[in-house]
Amino acid sequence: MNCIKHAYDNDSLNARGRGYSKSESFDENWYKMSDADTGSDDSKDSNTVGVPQFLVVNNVHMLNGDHHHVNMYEETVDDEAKPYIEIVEQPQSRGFRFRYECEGPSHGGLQGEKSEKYRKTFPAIKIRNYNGPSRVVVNLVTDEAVPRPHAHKLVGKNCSDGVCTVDVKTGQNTVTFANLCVQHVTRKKSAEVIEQRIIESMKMDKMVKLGNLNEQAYLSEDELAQAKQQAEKQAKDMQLNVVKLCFQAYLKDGSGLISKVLPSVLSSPIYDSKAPGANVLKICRMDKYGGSCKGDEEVFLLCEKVQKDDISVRFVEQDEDGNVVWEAFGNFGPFDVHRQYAIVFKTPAYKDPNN
Amino acid sequence: MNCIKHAYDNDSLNARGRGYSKSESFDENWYKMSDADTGSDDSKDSNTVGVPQFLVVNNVHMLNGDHHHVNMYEETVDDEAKPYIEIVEQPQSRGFRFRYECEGPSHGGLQGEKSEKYRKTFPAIKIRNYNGPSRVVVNLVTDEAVPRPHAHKLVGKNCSDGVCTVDVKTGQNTVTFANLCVQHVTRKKSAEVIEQRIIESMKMDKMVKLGNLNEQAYLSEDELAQAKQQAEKQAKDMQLNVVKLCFQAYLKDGSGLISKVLPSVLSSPIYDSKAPGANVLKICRMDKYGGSCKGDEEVFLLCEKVQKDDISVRFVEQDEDGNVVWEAFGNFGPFDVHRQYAIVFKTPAYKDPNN
DNA sequence: TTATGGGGAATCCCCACAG
DNA sequence: ACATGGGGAATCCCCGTTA
Repeated sequence: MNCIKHAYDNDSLNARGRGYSKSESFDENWYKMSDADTGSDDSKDSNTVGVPQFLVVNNVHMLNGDHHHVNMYEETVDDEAKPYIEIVEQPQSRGFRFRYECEGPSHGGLQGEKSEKYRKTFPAIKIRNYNGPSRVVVNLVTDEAVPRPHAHKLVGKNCSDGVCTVDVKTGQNTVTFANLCVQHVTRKKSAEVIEQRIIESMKMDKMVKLGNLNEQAYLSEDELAQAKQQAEKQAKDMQLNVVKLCFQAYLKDGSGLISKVLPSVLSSPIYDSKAPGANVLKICRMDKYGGSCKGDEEVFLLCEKVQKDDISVRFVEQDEDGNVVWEAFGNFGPFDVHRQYAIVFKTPAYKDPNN
Repeated sequence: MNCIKHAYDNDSLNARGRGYSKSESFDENWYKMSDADTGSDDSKDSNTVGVPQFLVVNNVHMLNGDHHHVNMYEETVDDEAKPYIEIVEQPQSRGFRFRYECEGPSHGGLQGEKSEKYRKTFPAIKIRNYNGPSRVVVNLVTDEAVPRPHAHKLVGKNCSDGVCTVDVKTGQNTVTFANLCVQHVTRKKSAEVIEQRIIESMKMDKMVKLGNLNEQAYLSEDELAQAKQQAEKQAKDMQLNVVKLCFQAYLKDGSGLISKVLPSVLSSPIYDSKAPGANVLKICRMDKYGGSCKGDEEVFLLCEKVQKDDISVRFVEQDEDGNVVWEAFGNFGPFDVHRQYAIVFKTPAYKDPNN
């Protein structure tokens, strides 16, 4: 006798070829700025994954208003427990939508990965082994082996110029980022944004070389042209559908001046939920939820937007411990994916078609 | 016993609330230009539907290069068979896609309503009761009781500046418009386009008033501002998803100069196939094609893009002569329309549930 | 290679509902 | 009236096919 042997559930719908990256953090050594690197190299050599030069330079720039000189070259050989940034809550990886500037503000902020409908959480970091005042800066970087500044902007609470800056008081050891939003810069405008960032970093680089961060540096026509060209190149193939948060912390000394820079820490990637393929996969409705163990039955499945060439329907059986004891895939081709919102497939046979 | 009683076919899927307009043509009297009307009035009084003033003025302007004076005021009381434009083939109403400028040229032209896959036809007109040379002009107008010039442009063969102009030789009594395309002007740019048209028509109006079509007229700041304001108003609620072709003909005398203007004739409306709701309704796939006469069976239907609030599924039975002997509607609500591409409905009972 | 057609991505707009 | 979330319209880009 045929019987309903396999149940279908939402988790059974899976996309092929998706890698869910885990969170990353950099080594805990003090960051040491290299004065030979303009941040414009294309080398993919990243045995020692480092913070991109651009980024730190930019941050120094932003802190410029403090009018004091940070000794970027300080070496610490201190082996004691060193301060470092820890991400205590990652941002949600999926389900958040990047909004365009034209969509206006206030469409809800980025939540934490543990967020629930009626118990919302938010991305948060903690500065370990340190209890004094600091300034925390968050900006967006690309999801690459060697991350670069991203064209998108952080907007929302405490944000300006695409960057989020929070001054942390003594004793406040956790920083929670409620209402952080990712503003989706259009592909067209992304070149401009990146160009600006490059120009600033090149200026800053000059200033660092001159050893004076308080005097404006100027770029030659040539350098400007180069910045533009480079920006256009970067903008052209920058992935606009994924960003990472880059957290940086500047520790303040007794007088409130910046004394140390902690190594940057990157969050796990955040995928734009509006982007094709980045959607949370979801089965909305099916015309049958059970059938013959022999398989080969046609099922109409209505789903959220999928990619006809990168989607499959997976049947799984798990034991009490959640181990997969059986799996098989629904049978269909790209042609059976209707307008990205429905799939017509044939059921696979159950492992024991007579059971 | 239950049996398959009603068949489903593509024609059974119908939208509510769609009016398919029939073709229209204006009265056959000679067109008489009113010199008091700038074409800018908003009156919806159209007992005698007339050609909008803008249009004709524009055409005169376009013909200006001929450097001769057309007597626009000629009255004919002639009762003999008068020349007139007849549309011998209407354009296809549905299934044609308006293309944006950015989409580049050559995506296929507007076809005739009788066009078939391997026997294509095109919109065509005939000038009746006349065999001499003429110039035929086609442009786009709105689908309103009082048509206005449309923001969209005609492009393709013989087109320039959004207008199609064909010189017709003696003896060629049919003009066929192969490769006419409608260029979709963006809502933003539509105001500019319309403003330009209004400015031209106002200039022309002045020139007409001055009785000299060969000398350029100038507008005051005030008039320009008024044109702009009016254009913005018109652009804001102009329907960009539908146009009509406006055919005009200028008969030439023995020396090749324009001697008479025939009354304009409008085609039936042409709906942009890419626009929501203007799609050809189509059932792509269903999970069952027959069922119980008692009805109340759930059917998953995959379709082309529909509007969840303006769609229904109709079951019909026709006799041999095509008369409807029974009809009923599938039962579903907007919530059952999945992302515009699928409908889950319950079948209605057949007229005789026991048969 | 262009002509023809079509799918869907990127951008933008606006609505419904909850607080 | 705003904060949040979401659907879909308007615009744009690009691909496979066929003539």
